[in-house]
Parts: sequence; C-alpha cells; structure tokens
Amino acid sequence: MCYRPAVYPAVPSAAPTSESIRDRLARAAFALFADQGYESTTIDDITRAAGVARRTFFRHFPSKEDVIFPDHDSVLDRVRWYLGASTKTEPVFAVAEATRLIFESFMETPERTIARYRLTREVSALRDREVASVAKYERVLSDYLRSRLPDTSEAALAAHIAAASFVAAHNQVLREWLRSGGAKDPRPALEAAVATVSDLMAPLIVRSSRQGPSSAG
Amino acid sequence: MCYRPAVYPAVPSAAPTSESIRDRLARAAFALFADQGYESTTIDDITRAAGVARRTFFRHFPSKEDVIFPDHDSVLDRVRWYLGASTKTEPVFAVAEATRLIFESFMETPERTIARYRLTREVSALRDREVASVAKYERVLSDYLRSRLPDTSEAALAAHIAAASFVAAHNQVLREWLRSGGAKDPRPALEAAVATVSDLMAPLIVRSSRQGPSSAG
DNA sequence: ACCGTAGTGGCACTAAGTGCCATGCAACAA
DNA sequence: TTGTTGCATGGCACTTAGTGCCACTACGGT
Repeated sequence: MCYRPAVYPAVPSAAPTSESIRDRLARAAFALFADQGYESTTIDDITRAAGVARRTFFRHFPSKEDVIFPDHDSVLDRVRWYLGASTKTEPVFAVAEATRLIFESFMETPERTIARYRLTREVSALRDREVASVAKYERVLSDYLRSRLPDTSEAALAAHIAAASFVAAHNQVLREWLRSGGAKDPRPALEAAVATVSDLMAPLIVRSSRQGPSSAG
Repeated sequence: MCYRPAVYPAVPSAAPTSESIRDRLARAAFALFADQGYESTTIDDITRAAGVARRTFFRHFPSKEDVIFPDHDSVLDRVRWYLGASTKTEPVFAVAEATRLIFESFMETPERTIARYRLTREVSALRDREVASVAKYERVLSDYLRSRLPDTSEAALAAHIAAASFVAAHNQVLREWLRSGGAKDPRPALEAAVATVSDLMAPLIVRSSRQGPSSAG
C-alpha cells in the first residue's frame, strides 16, 4: 500500500454513466474552448471538467487538437467502406456520392461543425489540423479513382485533379454555409457544386480510362 | 555582474561566419534528421550542432516543424507578388505560371526537397505540416482567381476548383519525380499537367466571368 | 566617450505528450 | 463464494517543445 487509496468516484453524483468518457471529454473540451479559448484551455482543465484523470484524455485522443474532430476517423472509415463497395458504379458518380457522404457527416452535428469553424478561424494550429484531415478525404478519393483507372501517369493525374476538385467544391459549399451562420439548407448548393465538378471531370476520367495507346494520334 | 561571464564564442574555430545562423540551423537540422530521425532529434541537438543557444532556434523558426520548410514564406511572398502584378494577363494563364513558380522553388534546392519528402513520408506531423503549407499556396491561387472574377458564388466555386486542380497537378508531378528518385527533369511532365488543367479550367473560368444574369434562361 | 538598437545567451517556467505501474471492475471459471 | 484474467482508468515521473524575461555583446550614429 504505497499510495494513498483516495480513489473517489470520478463524478460523484452528476453526469450519468450513459455518456461515454470519450463523449464527456469532447463535450467538455468544446465548452471550454468556446468559453475561454483553445490555447488558454489546458488538458487539466478539460479532464477536470469531464471528471477523469489527465492520462485518460490521451487514451481517447492522441493530441489536444484531435478532440476537435472526434468522429473524423469514423467518417473516413465510412467513406472508405462505401467506396470499397463501389466497384461497379461509374467512378465519378461514386466519388460524387462519397463527397455527399462527407458533407452529411458534417451536417449530422451542425453545432459542432459551427464551433469547430469558429475555432479553426482563430487558432492556426487547428486550421492546419483541419486542412490535414481534409487532405485525408482527398487521399481516399484519389486512391479510389486510381484503383478504378489504368495504371498510367495520365490517369493518376486525372484522379488527383478530380479528387481535389470534389473536395474543393465540398469545402466551398461548407464554408459558405458556415459564413452565412448556418442559416438555410446547404444541400441544394452542394448538389449544384457536385454536378459542376462531375460534368467537368467526367470527360477527363473517361479519357483516362481509355486503355491502350492506339487512340493517341 | 550576477552571472558568471562564461560567454565563449559560439563556434570557436570552425564554421566561418559567412553562413547565417538561420542557414546553420536548417543545415544542422536536416543533417540530424537524416541521421537519427526527426523525433529523436531534440532542439538541443540542433542548436548544439549549429553552435548556438537553444533560445536562438525559436527566434528563427516558430517551431521544430518549420525548420523543414525554411524558405516557405519567401516562396509564398514571391507567388503573391507575381500574382499581384498579373492584373492584366488571363487569370488561368497567371495561375498556371504561378504553379510553375512554386514548382521551380522546389527545384531550386533538390536535395532538400528530397530530404523533406523522405521525412514527410515517415513523420505524420511533418506530413500534416506540408499539407498545410500546400494549402497556403492553394489559398493564394484561389484568392487571386476570386479577385479576377465576379463576386458570385459560382465564380467562387470555380476559383476554388481551379486552384485545387492546379495545386493537385503540381503535387502529382512533384511526387512522381520524388518517387522516381529525382532522376530526370520533371519540367516536361509539369508542362503537360499544367496544360491539362488549363484546358480543363479555361471554360469554367470563362463561364464564371460572364457578368450579369441575362445569360441564365 | 555615450547612447540606442538589434541579435544572442542563459535561465525559469508552462504545458503537451509518454511510460510505467497500481487500482478498480466486470466477466468468467471452478 | 472465491480466484483469475483482461481491460480501462488513476496517478506519477519524466522528456521535450515553446515562451517570457533579462543580461550581454556588437555595431552604428552622434
């Protein structure tokens, strides 16, 4: 018995156990960030508010920045799963649908998306983090397109351009919705943007899909 | 005279003063990262190797990650300057030229570009950092395009798609060159990629440039 | 010789993130 | 009931990035 066994229950009476520790941490973090800012909120503050130990935070989130994107990995998995099952559909159509999937994941928790937007505008570290997570979506899309296209550098270029364009369209619609304060339904704007990119990219992808050098001339 | 005045010259005999401290730090950092890895190299290691005090490192680079991209800000300024002067040229042409400008900045220091590539593949934090700096280029391009286009959401969308496409093409050519080990001149591939994107984006930009709603109907 | 400025050295301090082990708890087996 | 096994958490020590502050030096101007 080297240590004093003062292990009180983490949360004496409040906070029913129904909410997972991970959710408690994320909720406490968002609240504190909104209240006193990201940089002046320490991990100690968050864990105190969530009623857990400091060490526990890093068991649920690899870093302080990651708590802003609590479900990023699951969305990424969902997109991967969808595209993994889309071996028969038209590649551009599948990527368009994946773009909608990503967009809907942001619309599932609008308050959090808005809070995150506020934070990423103010804290450059978080902005960089968001950019990095968007790049992961782009990577998933381009990997899929490359898997559906011949193994040429022209097709690889087309895949990257298309993936970047869909992601750019997604971001533009999302940002415009966020800048407007999350007023009206952004889905029509997303449909228009996805249609624009689909029309733009279809010939590029089709051209890349053409096998063999016989058509060059 | 509270402190002992043991202020020896930082570098007794080696390292002529011709090289700036900033360059010494960057060179030492690249050497150490290549030798013993990024994460197991501390700022102390770098400053010891460069013959300066630890505190001095952070006067030249805001963080350890930034030492990998020592001239990123100057390149960004160069691109901004070029685009700022391109108020008369065709927007797509100007952005294409800006893309070449960015690419050339990487080709100015090929060894460093290659070393950076190796590091960003292994260290996720550096990969994220690179993605963030690429996003800054994309931002500069899209800001320029928006400034040259009418203030509509369609034009904004077109600007973002075009900027993302040029950057994606740039990255694809650069990555392919890096993966090939930096063998042959990548400029022809860049020209082809830039031409592809230019052809693809020209109609989108032209369509966005059309003023007035009279054409909608 | 005197001053102001800019860059550097040195030190203390905060906070993020990691490693390690003890503890508590739930499921399960005897 | 008791023992065991596995897992998640608590708690602590430690390293390291990054900041604030002040002393010192060098250099240029007067």
